[in-house]
Amino acid sequence: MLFSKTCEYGIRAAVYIASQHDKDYKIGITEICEKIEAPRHFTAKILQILTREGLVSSQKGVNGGFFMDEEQMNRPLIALVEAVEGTEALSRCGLGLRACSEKEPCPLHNKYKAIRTNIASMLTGITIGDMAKKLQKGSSFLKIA
Amino acid sequence: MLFSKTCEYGIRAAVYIASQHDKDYKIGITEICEKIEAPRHFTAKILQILTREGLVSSQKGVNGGFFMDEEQMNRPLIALVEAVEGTEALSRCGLGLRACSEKEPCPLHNKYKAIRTNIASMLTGITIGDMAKKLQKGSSFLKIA
DNA sequence: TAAATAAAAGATGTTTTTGTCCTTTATTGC
DNA sequence: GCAATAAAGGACAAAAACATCTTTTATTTA
Repeated sequence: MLFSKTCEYGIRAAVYIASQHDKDYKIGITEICEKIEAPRHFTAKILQILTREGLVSSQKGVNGGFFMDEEQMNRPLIALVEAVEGTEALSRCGLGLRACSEKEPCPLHNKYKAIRTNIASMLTGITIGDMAKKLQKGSSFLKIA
Repeated sequence: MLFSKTCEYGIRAAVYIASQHDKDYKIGITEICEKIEAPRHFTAKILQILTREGLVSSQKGVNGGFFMDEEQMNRPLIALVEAVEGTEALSRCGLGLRACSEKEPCPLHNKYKAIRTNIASMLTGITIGDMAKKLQKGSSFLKIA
């Protein structure tokens, strides 16, 4: 509902990569997609975007793969969501009205604005690294079913 | 982001119908779609759903059209959203994990749960009639652009 | 330098969502 | 009863999202 599939896979992939940060090898797309149970080629495309945007690093060739440094792990989740969904996605009118504003609000404007603020603060208040840490601690999971 | 187009058009149509509640005639699909600037045939389909679910009333034939009674106007917005998106739409895991639960939470679970609660209370705390009233008062609008 | 490897890139295919069109059914007013 | 009207319903079409497959490019290591 809140995130597209693209965004879901992107978050799961990034969090998994971050969770392997202490490993001494880079993580291949095959391992990533097995672990997060996501479609391989589609997820590869999404990782291309994240790599292009600098949210994830990659290396081609033998022993290549994906990885993240400390700085990348410290990026808030909102950076990833905006990279994937576009920056305006989080500020659109709930009823799809371009004209919706403080001056000409839609009938849901004020309530929706509060929700948007909540969403933004959720996404700003957590980093990829934070999420990875939960995974490592075993206090959260990426299991599908 | 939060609502599908189907849902957006459905809300706008229902709110417009409700806002015409005091009129002595029923509202035709043509008028509705002009006023809410929504695609005519698509919106007609959505109104079929809302009518089937009893959220809106309709009458065929000469001088027929759509209308809502007091009881329908008092339905919370969440009833409409659930009719259109399905009842589970509002309770799915943010990262798309079926297994996500209190016992096996995804790394976003707790924060996302809070958002979902906010969304649910927004949708429960406002009725179609409330939204229509804002329109009538001129304190809010359904203008696209 | 050559072979192997793994991501990047581009083309293509499928499914879902969004949107249109045409026929049928119910209702009204004459 | 008949013509007109308006929603209901079904078939179809376009666009977007989701997903796959193949080729290219960069890198490593033997």
